[in-house]
Amino acid sequence: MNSDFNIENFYYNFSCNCNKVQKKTFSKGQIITTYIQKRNQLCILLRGNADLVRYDLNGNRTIVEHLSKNALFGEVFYKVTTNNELLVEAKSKCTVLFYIYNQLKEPCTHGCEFHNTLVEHLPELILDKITELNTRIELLTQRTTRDKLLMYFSLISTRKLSKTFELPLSLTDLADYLSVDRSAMMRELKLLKEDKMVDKIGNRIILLYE
Amino acid sequence: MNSDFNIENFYYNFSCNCNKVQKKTFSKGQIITTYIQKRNQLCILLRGNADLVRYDLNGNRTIVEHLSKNALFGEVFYKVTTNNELLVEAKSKCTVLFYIYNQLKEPCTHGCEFHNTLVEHLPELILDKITELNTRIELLTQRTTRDKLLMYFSLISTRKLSKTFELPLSLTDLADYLSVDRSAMMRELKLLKEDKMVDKIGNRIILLYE
DNA sequence: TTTTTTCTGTTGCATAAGCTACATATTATG
DNA sequence: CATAATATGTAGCTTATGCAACAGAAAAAA
Repeated sequence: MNSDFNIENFYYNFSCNCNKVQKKTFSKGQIITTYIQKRNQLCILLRGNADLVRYDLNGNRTIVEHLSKNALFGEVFYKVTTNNELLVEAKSKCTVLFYIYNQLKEPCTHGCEFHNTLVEHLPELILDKITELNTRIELLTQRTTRDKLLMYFSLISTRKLSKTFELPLSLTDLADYLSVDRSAMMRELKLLKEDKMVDKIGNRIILLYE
Repeated sequence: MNSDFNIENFYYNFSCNCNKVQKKTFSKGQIITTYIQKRNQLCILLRGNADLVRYDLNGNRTIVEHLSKNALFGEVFYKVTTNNELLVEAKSKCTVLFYIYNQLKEPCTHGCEFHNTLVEHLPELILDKITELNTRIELLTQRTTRDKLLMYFSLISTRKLSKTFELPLSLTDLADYLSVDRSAMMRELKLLKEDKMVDKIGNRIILLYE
């Protein structure tokens, strides 16, 4: 992480009487937002988990990003160029702040501490986003399903500081995230178990290699 | 593009007596930079073409990004997390500016117009970068070689405003960019020709569909 | 120019991965 | 609690893709 700025902490400790932000709550399964051209939304996930999902013309579903607490999303980060549908779906109860980027980047006339602090930290936050995207690209350029799985596990393992962890995504969603067929992924998981590379109890993964 | 800020124009028209920047020239085939941890370089390609290339432990070569005039690169945009090698290779004669991000983001004490203008436009430039990365992810999440090729062609076609265009990468490099085997890609190109989807004369592509 | 190197184009073979289908387990919901 | 809905786990079959190998074309270097 470039940034040590914890959005959620700031939000609850700093005043915000800003008229440029909307705060909404969503329950599991609801659509938080649909990406549309021209609008330039910047959203902050204060609480919960959500997925940025793309549906293409062939009916394939791809989880473009898995968003957790403090994640930023919205059209600022993803210009709609193709005619694919881009949705953000709540995976649990979510609290979200909505800004329009052009309004956000101007200093707040209401002396809103949160708004101004956010703008100040925006470059770091955006650079963090870039790092995530590059990690995602590294994952997707893995040539085989096995390599994708191993790299994904390794990332989570590093993040959790443990060789044992619960998957943050369902296996179905993981397949959509790695952009592979689910049943083929399940088969590869079984082979990884047979090869004593990983162990797997339900959605709990144990890495067995060094 | 978010930004209408043309870096190269600004560089040649504005004063820059900055001690925080290095300008270097490279000839084809030379290594412009190697990504290393901790340093936080931000580089600008003023002239030429270059590739950001990753070599993984299996010996696979991946073109992470194809950089052309006015492109930004460097560790700011790609934190070195895995132990893969990341290099930027000049594909033609290149002129490059090198900054260290932490120095760049402070206002210039030398009253350097270019430096200060650059900082001012940095958010837009970084957002452009994000858009590119998302496009790359969209490309890599295409499930088949055929879909990757068609999407890539469609992107170039849109950029060039023409259904006919010369590939900006060699076919060998294109395979590394799409993260597929070269011979398999060649085979798929032949099938696309047979299906009258595209025509191909050497490295010139003609899209035949609507 | 000649020589060397790199790139393009093609093939046969082996295998990874997609697709379909279904049974069971787990999790939501009335 | 019962029932519906969704997720996990597995198998057979088919196809796409990777790999190895090589010939000819094009580009770079001597």
